[in-house]
Amino acid sequence: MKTTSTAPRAAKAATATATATALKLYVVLARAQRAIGERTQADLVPHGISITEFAIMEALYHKGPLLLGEVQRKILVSSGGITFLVDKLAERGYVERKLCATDRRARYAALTRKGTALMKEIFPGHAAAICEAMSVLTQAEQKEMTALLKRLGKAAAGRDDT
Amino acid sequence: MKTTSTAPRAAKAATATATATALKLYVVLARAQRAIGERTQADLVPHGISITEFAIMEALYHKGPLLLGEVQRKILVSSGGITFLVDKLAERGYVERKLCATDRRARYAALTRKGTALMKEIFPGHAAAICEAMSVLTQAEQKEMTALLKRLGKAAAGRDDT
DNA sequence: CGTCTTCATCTTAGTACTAAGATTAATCGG
DNA sequence: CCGATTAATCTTAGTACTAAGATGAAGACG
Repeated sequence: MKTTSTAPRAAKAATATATATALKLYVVLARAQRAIGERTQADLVPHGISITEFAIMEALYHKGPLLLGEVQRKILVSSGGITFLVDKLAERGYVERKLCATDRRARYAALTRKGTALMKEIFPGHAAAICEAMSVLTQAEQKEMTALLKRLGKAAAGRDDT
Repeated sequence: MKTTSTAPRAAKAATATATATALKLYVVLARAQRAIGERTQADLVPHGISITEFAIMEALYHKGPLLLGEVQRKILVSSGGITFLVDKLAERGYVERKLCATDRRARYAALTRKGTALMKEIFPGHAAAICEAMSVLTQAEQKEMTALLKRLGKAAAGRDDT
């Protein structure tokens, strides 16, 4: 009798705790991401580059010229957004558009010499800042966390390919 | 001799790997946060509430009336932002401003009945969505990750109180 | 007590991006 | 081949928030 009368309450308490755990996890996840993002953004401010602009340049720096749609999907912005951002980077001389030989609708975005020079200048510092931010964790912790976050992110994005 | 000639290269390779690990961690962190955020935002869309507006209401729902500055610091928006957002919520009837008895400059934000009713309606779903998102991890994994992320976030935010 | 400094909130101008839609081109299917 | 559908990028109007600054009040200090 005592067992049955406490069981529903115990189950509710366990659910409330699990909920609190999950909610707390999301809060600290969002906070960590924001804090690290703000740190890396600080290095971009002197160059007048936004985080998203930097992400575009980073993608082009590491992958070479990409179709606008490819960049868009990599950095997760809207189609109008990629046009806007590439326009801005092009105005600054960091990026240029190139024709696609096989599809007349499409355009490649590519770093200019100036853009490449800027990336050569600021990327090492960016990488160092990220490294420093993550250095409160051991390499093993970083790797484990990467695996867990990957799982989280993929599930939340609706992709279940592990 | 062989040891000394490979050591500098080995050190560089280890650094490059550590860098890659850290960079990768940040990418998956940002991706996970974004994906979960987008999932929770989907539930707010029918109510015409932005994530930040929801965050304000959530804070008031759980903590009761708060000074505008307190809300601001809790949800990490600018001072102009809190004014703007509370204005909007007030227009919708979800939040009201109240005078502070001890400081004529200050204002409290409080949920209205309508606002409280809305939170009663949507918060359980929100909590469930977060729980579901986190459910790919065990409770133990969630707790461990919370601890690691807390460390990360605090260090990045320049607060070292563990 | 009076002056200077700091604080709490609001105002204003501006920006980064989105959603919705338009235009042109490519693909698909009968 | 042709019409319908889909795709790639651009255009436009709009929104959510920020940075900078203003205003009035409170606190600090000599």
